[in-house]
Amino acid sequence: MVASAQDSEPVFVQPSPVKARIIGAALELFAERGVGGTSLQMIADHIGVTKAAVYHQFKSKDDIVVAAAEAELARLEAVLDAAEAAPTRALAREDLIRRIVDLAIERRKSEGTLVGDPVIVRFFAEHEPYLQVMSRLHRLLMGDTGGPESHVPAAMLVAAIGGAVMHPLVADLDENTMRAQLLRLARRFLDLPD
Amino acid sequence: MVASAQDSEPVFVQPSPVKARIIGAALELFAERGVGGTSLQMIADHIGVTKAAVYHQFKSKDDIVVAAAEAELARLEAVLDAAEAAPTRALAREDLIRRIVDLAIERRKSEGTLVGDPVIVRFFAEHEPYLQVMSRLHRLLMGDTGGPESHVPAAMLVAAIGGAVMHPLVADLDENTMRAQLLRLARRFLDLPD
DNA sequence: GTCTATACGCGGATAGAC
DNA sequence: GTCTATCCGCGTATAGAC
Repeated sequence: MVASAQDSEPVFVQPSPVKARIIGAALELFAERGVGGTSLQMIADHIGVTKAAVYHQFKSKDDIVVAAAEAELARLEAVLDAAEAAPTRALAREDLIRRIVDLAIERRKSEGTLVGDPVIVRFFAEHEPYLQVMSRLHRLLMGDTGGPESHVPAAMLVAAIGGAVMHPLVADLDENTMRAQLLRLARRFLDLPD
Repeated sequence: MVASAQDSEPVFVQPSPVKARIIGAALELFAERGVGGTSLQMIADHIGVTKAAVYHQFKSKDDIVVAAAEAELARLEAVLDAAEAAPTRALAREDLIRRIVDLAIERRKSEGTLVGDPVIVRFFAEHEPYLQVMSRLHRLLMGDTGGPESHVPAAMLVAAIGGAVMHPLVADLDENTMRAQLLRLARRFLDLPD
């Protein structure tokens, strides 16, 4: 996880990998115990540094929350970028669904509950970049939108995929079955051929 | 909201309405700021009593969390009870969907984010009564289950309804349009006639 | 960049008067 | 049942040495 620093020349070392490790620990702990239930001490302990070292990278806990949320958003953005590179809209949509399902499954064991935390929900609700990413996502999923009610199907589909993977009753379903089911039902919801 | 106490005889007064008010405040505040971000002081202030008065009703914060979660669960159980009273399974399912949509819309402005809080999610994941209610719900929605993967569609549908109402992009959609869209899409997901 | 040490308030929780 | 008063630990945040 940490880049080796054995090169003889100190050229362009990754800028502050500590910051990334803090964010990683925050994502994990926020998802486990909630934002409000996670202290800076826990984050510091998790990566083996002191609180003060954390404060050297972020000037407040709020800053860490924002950084963690934006890191999570960045993953979704990357998924969108990749899907939009497809040659046709139909293929882009197909690709997008597959990538969203993969992302949800990847998050299942670790950061799955993060996006449900009331603190994160409220942050995103007023975060312009998030709203823009969601708009792009919805447009790509559903086609050019009509009224505001055209957002409902996309909102449902995204919530369905993200929520289903976390459900206790399917907690012990293996990854591949889960992925297959999610894909099948997502396509059915969108009236796509399987 | 509070029952009038003007009857001449003090017969069977509601047992400890204070407890109910505490739970109500907790539900509201937990959804707003998260479980970890809500203090007993906030809860006490919210209903105009002192912390000590709260401690007289619940011996710890954990107790309040459990009571709040179970209150939320009870609403879902009531919905299930009502739906199961329908004469046929098809009618019961139809009724259940309508009631779940109504419940989600009712929660939209207040307790909507509560069930996403990592603390609540983890509590429910190991709470037998919750798992049993979810099993009943899934059976009623999807018919008698086969393997564990048969839970996926129900998990998706429930997550879709509960999650979509909270989505920022549909936040200003009026209640009736929202309800109509959710119902239409839920039925489509289940291959029911609209 | 990371450490030790510390300030200061608020958190949960309890005791005991009324 | 509700209050005031209080305990104690942990929370965020900062200062300053290395």
